[in-house]
Amino acid sequence: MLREDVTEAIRAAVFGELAAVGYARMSIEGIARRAGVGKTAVYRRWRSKLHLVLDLVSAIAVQGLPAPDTGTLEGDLRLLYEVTSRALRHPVASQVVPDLQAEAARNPEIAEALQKALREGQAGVANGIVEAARARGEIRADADGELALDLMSGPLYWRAVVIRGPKPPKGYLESLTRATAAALRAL
Amino acid sequence: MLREDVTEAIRAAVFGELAAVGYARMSIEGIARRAGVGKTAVYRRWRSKLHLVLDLVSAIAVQGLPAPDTGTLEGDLRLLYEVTSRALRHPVASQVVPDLQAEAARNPEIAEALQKALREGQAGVANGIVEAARARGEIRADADGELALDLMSGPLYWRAVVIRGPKPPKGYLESLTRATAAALRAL
DNA sequence: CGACGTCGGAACGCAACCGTTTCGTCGTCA
DNA sequence: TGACGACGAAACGGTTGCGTTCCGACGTCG
Repeated sequence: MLREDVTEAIRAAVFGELAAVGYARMSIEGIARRAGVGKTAVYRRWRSKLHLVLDLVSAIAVQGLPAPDTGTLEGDLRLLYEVTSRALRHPVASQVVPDLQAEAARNPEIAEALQKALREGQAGVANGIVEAARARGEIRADADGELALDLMSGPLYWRAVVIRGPKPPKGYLESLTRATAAALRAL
Repeated sequence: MLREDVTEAIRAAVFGELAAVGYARMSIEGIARRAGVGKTAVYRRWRSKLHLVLDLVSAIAVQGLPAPDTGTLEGDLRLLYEVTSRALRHPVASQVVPDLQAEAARNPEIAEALQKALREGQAGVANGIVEAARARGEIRADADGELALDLMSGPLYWRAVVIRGPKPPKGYLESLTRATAAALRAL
């Protein structure tokens, strides 16, 4: 029986390595070293670096985010932004996400796992918000759903990951919420 | 005197390698191999992989984008989206950008070069559009400039790079323009 | 024409990982 | 208590890239 504490140590080490050096530079030896285990312990559980990372990404995807349901478009958006802003600004996320994101451009399996995680996470929640708003008549029934998702997710991701801005200042999320709601209503 | 054709072959090879395997996995040997030159030719020009890439990024940054000035916010936005959509969807860009973007999270020098390129490119143009709209009274004088930039740049980047959507369908850019303009006016 | 410098190519010793194997230790379960 | 299996550690041969050095060929400039 594989020891669970060892498995957990390896998982944690993978996140650490992923954040520190990225997927490309990450080595099994490095993971084992950081986890304080032998290489054998790693290979006994996963066949390769790719399987390891795919496993982790899938595991995260399963968790899912809580779906906001405040009864208004603005309220839902605000809640969504609160959660994603916090999540994206977590140091591990802000290092690991763009790295896997870049890797996905070359590795179809990573791309698929990432897409799935996205679909069941951020995109899934955002879609729920759009559907609810549509049902309430807050946005047009024939509004482009994909474009709506881009409008909702893009700006925050851009700021957090691309611009790598420090903190979202006081009224930022409020203004973003207001602006995005206006954009969605204009569809 | 260093031969310019050799220099150019190396530059092209770097882009190729960057797109094919990414910055982390890219090696001087691989670059020389792809360029059909000796390693010596590379080392004679640049001290390291980092210097090479920084040089290329800076060179691109200098080019700059044409600043739209159509007289209306919607017109400027539409033009901006047309250009960036095409640029982002170029295979080289869509592979190289997220890769350097991820690398920047670990390497301050790359981060700085990238920020500079961004500031003088996309962000600079976007800022010009905002200023013009402000002067015309199309958006509030006290609107948050940074947020405006996020609203303008985020959605397209999200779709092109994160979602990696195929092509922007017929009316996408039009709708995006309309929605973004509404968002900016709601600031 | 001769000197110089770049060229591609090959080799240097060194380091890091690869994935596998072997070892002796330790905990657990029957 | 004895068998089993996972454990960490170390070593295996092989691959890749590092940055440097030497080579002979070629071109250009003075």
